[in-house]
Amino acid sequence: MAYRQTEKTQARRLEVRQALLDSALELISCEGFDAVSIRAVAKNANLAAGTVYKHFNAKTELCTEVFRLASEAELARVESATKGKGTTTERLRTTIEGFSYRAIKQRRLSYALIAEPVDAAVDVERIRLRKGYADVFSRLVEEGIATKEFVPQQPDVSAAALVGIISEALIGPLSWQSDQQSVIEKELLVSSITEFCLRAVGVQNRGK
Amino acid sequence: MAYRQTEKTQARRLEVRQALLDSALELISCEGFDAVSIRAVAKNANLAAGTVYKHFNAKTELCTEVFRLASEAELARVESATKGKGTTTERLRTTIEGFSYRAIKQRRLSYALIAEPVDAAVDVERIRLRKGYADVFSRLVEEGIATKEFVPQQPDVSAAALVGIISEALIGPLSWQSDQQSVIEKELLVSSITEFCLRAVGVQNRGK
DNA sequence: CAATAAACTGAACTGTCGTTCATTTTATGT
DNA sequence: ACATAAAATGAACGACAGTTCAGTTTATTG
Repeated sequence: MAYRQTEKTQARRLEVRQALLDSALELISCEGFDAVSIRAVAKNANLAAGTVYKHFNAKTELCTEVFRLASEAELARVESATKGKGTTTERLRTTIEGFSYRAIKQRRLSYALIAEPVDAAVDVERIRLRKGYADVFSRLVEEGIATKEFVPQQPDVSAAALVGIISEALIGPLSWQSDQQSVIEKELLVSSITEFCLRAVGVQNRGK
Repeated sequence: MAYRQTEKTQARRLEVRQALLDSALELISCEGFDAVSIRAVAKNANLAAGTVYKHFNAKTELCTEVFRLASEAELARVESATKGKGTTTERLRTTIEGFSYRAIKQRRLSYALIAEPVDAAVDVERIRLRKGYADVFSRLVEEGIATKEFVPQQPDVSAAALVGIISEALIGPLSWQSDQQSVIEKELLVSSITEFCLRAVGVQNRGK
């Protein structure tokens, strides 16, 4: 008998796979999906191009998985923010602020997840993500309407609009002009956006 | 003496150039920038690939010019809408409605102009376009604040947010699920978005 | 119509990138 | 240490799109 797969080798295999995913995520976070070539991903993980295909059948599978992992993590953060304590208004505020701060912190990645086209398979995942964001906001808006904290409105339209506000004002190309803003400026930006959103859903009593 | 350039040939030359621009615009309007290959543009204009290079030095020049022409036209429409008659509130409403209806009517083109990545040169033009939109809205918001029709706010942030709302709710991938909506549904969508925007800038008296 | 220059053509060239696979390296069991 | 299978390598392949250019067609002048 000779070399067989063992626990150790299986673990190592998973490590390599993870290294490839990490490598791709790093490229996306710095330079976007355009920078994700098989050669670049492999090189960044200190591997050869061919090795990638021992772990993923095709580039699109690798991209889809990286996208899914990153977007599920972010969506989970947003979702958990909506389930905190306090009035609907307070939770909407907290959710938007958290979303905004994370978007600022990893602008390139946020842009890649929310807007940058890649291929058909990844686009399916992206729609899932945006739908996920929209659903989370939609539920919150519905709740606010029910408690009469917000004015009557179409929750799904408002939800899409809320995602749009954050996308454009924080992670869209428009916001790329001023890249290294001070903490104060960031706080002002986030609070301006938050207030804009709260007005938009028609929050009645503005105090905290 | 022999063949020389004349008025007629010059005119013909411009016609061919225009045909190439039209051809590219048609491709973008139907299938987006991905469909813009030199061969496709040439074929769609009943020309050979090589001919494109008699009129444009490189693909990027062609793309940039098509983008510029289309985006300037749309921006001009938005800008003129802001300069109509009526209160600032009325003009903001009209501008958003017009923008929205045009976006719905030519969804693919709107998406290509506002979001679809192409290359660095086109991205420069895109930022100009988005900046243009934002400036137009920013001026309107400033005006509304001055007349006390809108609540105090950061005009540039609000302007970016307004562009984001329309982008996401009307031309972003989220809105691609329901493609053939009825006229009634479109009107409801546009009016929901318009009301959302008016609330967002803090319009005081909501009547017309 | 003949001469000539502009306009046009499309096959070939080029570089890039996803993918494959024969070969080499590494890890495991006796 | 040796046999052997898994893992990794990286050169080579194929497809594709931008670009070039030698050859062909078309338009104009005299």
